[in-house]
Amino acid sequence: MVADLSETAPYNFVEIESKWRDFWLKNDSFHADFNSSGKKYYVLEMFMYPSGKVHIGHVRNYTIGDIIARFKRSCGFSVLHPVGWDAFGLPAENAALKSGGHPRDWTYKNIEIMKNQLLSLGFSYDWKREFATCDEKYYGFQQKIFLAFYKKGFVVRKESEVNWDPVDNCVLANEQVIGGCGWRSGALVEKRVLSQWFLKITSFVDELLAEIDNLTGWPEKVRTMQRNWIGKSCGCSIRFKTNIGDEIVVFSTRPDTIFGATFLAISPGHPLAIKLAQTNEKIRTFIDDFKKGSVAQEIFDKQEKLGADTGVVVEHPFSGEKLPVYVANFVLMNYGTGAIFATPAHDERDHEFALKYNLPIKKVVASSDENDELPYVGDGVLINSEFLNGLNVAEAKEAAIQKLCDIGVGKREVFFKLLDWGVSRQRYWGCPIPMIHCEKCGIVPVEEKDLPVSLPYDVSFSEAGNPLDRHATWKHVKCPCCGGDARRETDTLDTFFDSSWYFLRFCVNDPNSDNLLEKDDIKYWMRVDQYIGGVEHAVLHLLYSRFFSKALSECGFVDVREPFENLFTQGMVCNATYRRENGDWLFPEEVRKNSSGEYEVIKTGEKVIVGHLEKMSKSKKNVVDPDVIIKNYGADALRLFVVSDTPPDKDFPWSDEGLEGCWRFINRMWRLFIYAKSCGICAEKCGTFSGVDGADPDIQKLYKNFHRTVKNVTDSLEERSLNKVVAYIRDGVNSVYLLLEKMETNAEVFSVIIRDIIKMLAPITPHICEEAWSMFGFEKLVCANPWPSYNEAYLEDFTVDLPIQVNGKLRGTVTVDKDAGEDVVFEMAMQLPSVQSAIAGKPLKRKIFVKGKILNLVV
RNA sequence: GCGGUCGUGGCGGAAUCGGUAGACGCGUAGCGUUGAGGUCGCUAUGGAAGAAAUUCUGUGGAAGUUCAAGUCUUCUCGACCGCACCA
Repeated sequence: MVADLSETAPYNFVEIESKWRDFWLKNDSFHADFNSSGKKYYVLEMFMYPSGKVHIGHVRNYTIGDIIARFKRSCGFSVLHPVGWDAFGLPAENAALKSGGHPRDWTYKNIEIMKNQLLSLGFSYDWKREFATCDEKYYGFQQKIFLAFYKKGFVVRKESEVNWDPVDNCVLANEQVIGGCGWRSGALVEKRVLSQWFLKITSFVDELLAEIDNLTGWPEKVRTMQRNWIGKSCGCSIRFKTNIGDEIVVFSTRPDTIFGATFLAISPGHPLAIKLAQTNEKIRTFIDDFKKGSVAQEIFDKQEKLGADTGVVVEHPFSGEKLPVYVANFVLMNYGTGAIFATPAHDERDHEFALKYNLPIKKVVASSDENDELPYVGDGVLINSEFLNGLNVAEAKEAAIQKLCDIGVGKREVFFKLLDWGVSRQRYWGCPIPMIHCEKCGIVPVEEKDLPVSLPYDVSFSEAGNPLDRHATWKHVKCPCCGGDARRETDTLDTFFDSSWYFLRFCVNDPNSDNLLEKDDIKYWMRVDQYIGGVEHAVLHLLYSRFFSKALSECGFVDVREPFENLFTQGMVCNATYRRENGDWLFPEEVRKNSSGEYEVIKTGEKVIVGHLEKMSKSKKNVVDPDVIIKNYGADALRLFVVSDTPPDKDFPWSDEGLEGCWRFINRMWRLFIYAKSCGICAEKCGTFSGVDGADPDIQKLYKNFHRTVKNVTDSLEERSLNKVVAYIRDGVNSVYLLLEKMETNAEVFSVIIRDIIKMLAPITPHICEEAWSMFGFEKLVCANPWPSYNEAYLEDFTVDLPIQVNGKLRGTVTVDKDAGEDVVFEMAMQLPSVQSAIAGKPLKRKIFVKGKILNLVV
């Protein structure tokens, strides 16, 4: 009789999930064990900004990490899986401005709320190591790091043009400007000249670039983005003599085209342009107009090439020809030398400019294809170029550089797009920069004994600007050098500074340790074996952290120069969007499908435009609240769902039906466990299991196929294909369901199978599995037990359904021993009517036989 | 414009070395269970033709290599992402 499971009491996830959540927390079940002599594994998800609410994107990110952490524990690794808070930053200040509260209170309150949300999801963190970057202890250490960097020359103060975010009222690093706008505020970024603190990330540019090649555990996409951001170009700088005495230095990656140069162009910000503007009305007007121009990236990019003739001429280093010098709007001051020699025949921008101002165009590279039009930027043979004639581009480059060096006007040079990292922020809620400005002594670092420089609590947000600057007493200090009146630095550090080393502090075994970074602990745990986060940090956090490892290592704090061994970038969680015809967003519950299959607003019957799947966001009204899901379906169902169906690196389409399916599966598992228990499935029976020889053939097959399931699940976990992990487990469970009626009489085999299903499912849905584990009488926690193993010998079937093709088309299958030879298979194949009719009496030309795989008959 | 990733059912997606395309899930349909609905269990489900066995067709499109192509090669179309006046 087939088992009837329909009457089993529903799974009480509320009770069971809270039971195990409390148990894990109380017993400190996931404390990272430093003393283990075995292998270690450090799995880390990018820590969270305490915005006040965990969203589904976080749930997915942290679930992926938790699955890996629990899996690795089961595989016998000593696992470090810590959690913390990226707690400084502007939203806290903005919230304070809005509500009248204090950023610190707002932040710690949010941490409290979000911590409870994380706990309710059953993540296996080592909570003892938890900290927030706004903890005084943490930022005190950070100030120590800042001073160490200062001492080593990795921190410098310089005046330069910086990115100013007019909405957030602070400076942004280059990496934080996306398409001309602030990465957080979205406001158009302005250029301002300010005196700022910079981290000399460019000191490590060669290593930062070279090491990318070795980061084979990173997605290729991220590696490419970092390479592009660093932007190395090799070329030659060339000094041109002007007729007014000054020299103009240009940088070129195409010195081979030097004979094609017909004019020079300098940036409106170039010192010579500024000098000329003092006496030359035309140039002054041009520069003024340029400054007034839009800074919007889109407009900037499509902007017409404009310029003004300076009247200055330079001499060509080889031909002695006189070339005019233009001020041009397309020449950037912050790249290269802010000046170029223009070769209109072989550069698009120069070409456009030359056409507009009627400048000569001289072709010096001949392409092999007659049809190529100017400008031609490809490879070819040099012409009209004296000693370079006949060489190809690469050869000519070398020859030109050599000659320019020989005659003393050229210098081999490498330029990078990467610039130093500006870390000063004119905001309150950040780590104070431990520096003092003294009229007499200049800039003086705070002495180490005076650290930490604490953030004052009594600040007012009633006016715009930095509250630290307005504070009555805080900034007034005595100079550590001369003892005279001095002023504290009131800027705080970019929050990306905070997140550039937090993963190192997590390694410190004693969270109360006053040693900033315990070298031995770090040596044991670093590198991070698996780092998980969004791709949006490809050139921000991930580049800064790499730089920090190198700089900290130079300062003697650590021995590790690359922090992250393997990087996984998960996709976004998306959901359907609905809008009114006027563009207003609608909540899904405001919308329904009408009888004709179209969407309408429930209240008014208005037509609804169904939008694309978009990243969940409040403004688009397509967010799903994890708390609501956990309340209705439980944490296990949610965890299962966010890793089901879609590969974790791809965007995940939310669907309520899909979630229900996972909830059904949890219940299906529960019914299976209850039924199994009634059949006598238990821990002891695993001990007495002695194989399936002589058992019911169905049971033998089930058992052997289960080994394949174990292998598939394990392999898929290793390759992070969590959607496949879920699919293979479900497949295994389905096979068990088909043989339920044989469970009672084969309790030993089923005990082993059920045990291993629990183990494999536990990383994904830990609560129900922990309950089942103890229900069947197994010892300790699931993850403290070894991961299921499989027997290679069972992976291959003894018999296979071998496909028979005629001319490459499938015409039938024969069931044979997996080692069956060609003759046997051929004979059986010829018995098949479908094969006979396909051959249609024609003579056989060829037989292709791959043992255990296929037989293809060619006629 | 440059660079990258990717195109497979109604949908999310599987497919190891080139060897039975569509695992698993969602949706849909049917049968059983149930007083009914739901739940639950089973079955079916790429498309077309057929009562059925079966046949034809099928991985964005075109060509090629091969006994055999979702997989390899070339071209082409489309989608998404990143960078973008970088000299």
